[in-house]
Amino acid sequence: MEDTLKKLDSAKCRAIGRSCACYNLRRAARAITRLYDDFLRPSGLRTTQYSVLMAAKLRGPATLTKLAELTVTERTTLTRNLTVLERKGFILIEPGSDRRERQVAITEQGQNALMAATPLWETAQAHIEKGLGEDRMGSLLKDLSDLTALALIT
Amino acid sequence: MEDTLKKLDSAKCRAIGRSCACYNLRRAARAITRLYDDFLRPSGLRTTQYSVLMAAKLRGPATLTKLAELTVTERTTLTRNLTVLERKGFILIEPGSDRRERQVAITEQGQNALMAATPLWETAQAHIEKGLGEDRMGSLLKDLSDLTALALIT
DNA sequence: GCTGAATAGGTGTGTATACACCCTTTGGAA
DNA sequence: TTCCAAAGGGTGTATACACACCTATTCAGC
Repeated sequence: MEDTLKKLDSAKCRAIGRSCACYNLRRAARAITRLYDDFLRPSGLRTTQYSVLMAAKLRGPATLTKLAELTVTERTTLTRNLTVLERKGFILIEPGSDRRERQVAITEQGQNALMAATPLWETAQAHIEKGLGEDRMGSLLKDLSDLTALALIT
Repeated sequence: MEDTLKKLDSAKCRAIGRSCACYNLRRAARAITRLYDDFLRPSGLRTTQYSVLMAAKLRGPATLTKLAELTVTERTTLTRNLTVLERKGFILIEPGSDRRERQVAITEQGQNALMAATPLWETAQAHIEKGLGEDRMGSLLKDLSDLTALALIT
């Protein structure tokens, strides 16, 4: 009838911290991002930029909204991320035939940047794969994929 | 001797996209964060703020650097995150006996905000746990924890 | 006591993220 | 044909994140 009703007890708080999918995901993302960014630093690309460039290359010239959907990024976030890459000359954004659309395409310079960064990416990736082991890495990737899909259908 | 040496081929790019620990982690984090933030919205707290408050409660009055280490957050990032919570009256930052230090403590108001948000957090968490299943959720949390540790010792 | 390294923390800058709200273009229905 | 809803996209604002660089305090060694 007193404090227990007015505050969360410590045991419950610890349980929340240990089990929260969002907190533990974000914490891991911070740590891993720092690692990958660290390895990628000589290339001048950050992990996010590397990923966006890769998506632009693979999905070919594509509209902003399409690219945003494919990478599970807010459209307005992608707009701002693309600005950085456009300034560096790594992508080109042009109006489509539908004049509402903007087509995003990777440039020759962008391809070169990707090429130069990939050996660095491989070093970072190898570090993680070696540390976690191939099996766990595989199941982790599957879990992350399912988790992403799960969050989107809500 | 020609293009294959100057560009990454598509198969390789697809393989990189599928296997990159950082990209897949960040993508999942974006999706999950949106889900949790969505559920938490009525409380006025974002997931990050909920987590920081929880850490402040559990680790009691603690220095900035200590809290940053425990949550695997850049110290300067935590400084800015705390500013928001301080403005809302959810935490208190006071000089310690060592005059270089600043002690971070959760306030009564902060405790109440945590209490109010926790049922919302539980709904979000239940959604994920139900979708992924208890076993996979458990192994995922373990993987994320090991991954975080792995990235830090580099 | 004095001095310099180590520790605790803040600020400037730039990227990453997302929501609310806005404008333009398209396309279809009245 | 006119008009309006839907689709594509941008901007304002705020938080989240981290690196480079700075100041103040502490403390060990002299």
